[in-house]
Amino acid sequence: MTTESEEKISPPNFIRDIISNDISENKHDNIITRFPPEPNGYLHVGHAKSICLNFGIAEDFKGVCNLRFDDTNPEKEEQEYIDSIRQDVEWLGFHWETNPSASDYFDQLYSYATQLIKKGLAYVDSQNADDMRSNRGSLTEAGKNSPFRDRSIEENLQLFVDMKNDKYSDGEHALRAKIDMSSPNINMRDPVIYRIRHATHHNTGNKWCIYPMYDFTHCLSDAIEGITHSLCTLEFEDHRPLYDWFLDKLETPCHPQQIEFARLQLKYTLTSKRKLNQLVQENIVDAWDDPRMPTISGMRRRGYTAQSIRAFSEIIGVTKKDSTIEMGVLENCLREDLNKRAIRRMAVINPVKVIIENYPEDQEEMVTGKNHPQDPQFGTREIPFSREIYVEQDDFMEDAPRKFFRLSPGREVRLRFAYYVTCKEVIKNDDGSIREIICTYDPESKGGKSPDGRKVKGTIHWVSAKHATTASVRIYDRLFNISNPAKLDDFHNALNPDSLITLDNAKLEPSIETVRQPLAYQFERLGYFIADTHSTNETPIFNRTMSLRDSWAKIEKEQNNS
RNA sequence: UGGGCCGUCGCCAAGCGGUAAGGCACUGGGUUUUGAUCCCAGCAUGCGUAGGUUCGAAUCCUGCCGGCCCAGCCA
Repeated sequence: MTTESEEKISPPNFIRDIISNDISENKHDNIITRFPPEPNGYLHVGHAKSICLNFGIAEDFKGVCNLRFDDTNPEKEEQEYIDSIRQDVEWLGFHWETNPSASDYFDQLYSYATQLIKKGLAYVDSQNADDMRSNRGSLTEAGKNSPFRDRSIEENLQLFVDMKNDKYSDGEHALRAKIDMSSPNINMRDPVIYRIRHATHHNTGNKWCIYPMYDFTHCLSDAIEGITHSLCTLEFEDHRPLYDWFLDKLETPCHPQQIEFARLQLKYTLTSKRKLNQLVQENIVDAWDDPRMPTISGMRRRGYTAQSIRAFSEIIGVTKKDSTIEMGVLENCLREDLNKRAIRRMAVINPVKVIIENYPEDQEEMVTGKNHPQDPQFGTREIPFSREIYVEQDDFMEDAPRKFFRLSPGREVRLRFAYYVTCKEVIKNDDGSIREIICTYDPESKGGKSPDGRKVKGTIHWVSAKHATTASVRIYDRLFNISNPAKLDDFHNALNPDSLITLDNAKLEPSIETVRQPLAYQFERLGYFIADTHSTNETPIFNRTMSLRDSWAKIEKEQNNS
């Protein structure tokens, strides 16, 4: 078992360096960060990186991190997403003291907008969206001022009140910041800060028909909460001048510092809420928590541990460089964690029957198995053994190469924790498939060693046929066949048809619990498994979380290639 | 060809003017009743590139090359 009590300080990165400097210069009394998801989808691994960064910094610098819902777009946001986000952050092991929503600040935001108008720094534009777009210019051409740009403060104030008081329909007017239509930074070309949208908001209901935009809302929400460091991804770098502009022009409690870092990209996976949503909507996956999904809920259901995801987030680092992490890094973090905590059991997922002809028909006995090969704290268990057992189809080969250390006619192998058996004969069905394998066992070899000390190279796992539990096992693989599916406009052709393989006749050692356990299993020689959340005693379902490293597979591949 | 940002081993990533950490992957070897785990060893005369400054440059300066982001009343 592992202890998680040791306080681990995360490795340094450029953001932590900035914060450390700020602290040594006494810029802040204490550090406050925030994780600000929009509740318009489920959280994914990319969010995990941000969560670990923001909450991790708060923990290490003895500050706090707010979980704030950035909910200014009522048409996309739902309570379901709010619930899932809270659950995911908690599951990852982080705690928030405050869990505000940007929508909690709508009154204050409205008042800030009014202040901007009064300072002559915002105006109501009555151009339609198309005109606004064409007047914005292009990357290389300056924009043109709106014909409504010079309305009087009084007129703007009245129009804005009327917008709020439901006098207009969607799109008829918009409030814009008056900055500079010829700015080389397009975000500064009089950005819209309030738009009219007659929609019911999950939090404020029908109180508002105007909603503030992200750029206006985010910096002010940060200031209201006294955020010291506002960490976001690279694409917001161009927005920082705007972030600072609002805070400079308005009288706010403080001026947080926005710092941008590169978002996580993982090979062979999608981290876009829009596209993940598409996978769900088109039933390409079962749900947001389908074990193939890179969502936190999907990974949790698959059997990932929170600790492995946190370790991963830490090991990949935080920089401003666009990068794509190989899956192997995530897998390594998972295996490393699961190896320490998984309880060992035996299960056969592609069974073939073995009959031990010299073992008495009516006899059965118990053999003792370690629950963890290295950690004695896991204890041992008794495993029933009898004349008929199941072994893995892959562990038998009729014409086996010399290096195949498993069952083959004339060869002797060890049944893990039980006896040495020697393959005598193969009985086939009419179609040539193997019906059963006949073996003999050495009664002297109980426990897996013989008095004469002879070497048996191979050890295979097994399950007593009459004592086995039958279960369905799901083997997962990457959802996409190409390493960068995010680049594709249409990802359908890149879907991996074998991302889910279901094996319905798996045989489990009887001591395996078939309802979801807090502790993961390692099915020896096969991988890490966990009961699915839908598994029951009547219909047991196991997800393979991750395979074990398999150096035999490599050898086999090389032989086939030569 | 406007603006912003980034380029250190296959993939990440330290390094902050004194002579290239670490992880993953890979390769070789050892232990092993999981071909797992574990252990040991190897893996950048070079930091996009060309110049310059300096006794000394991945680190400072200049040019060039390559990549990413921005023209939602989305976030």
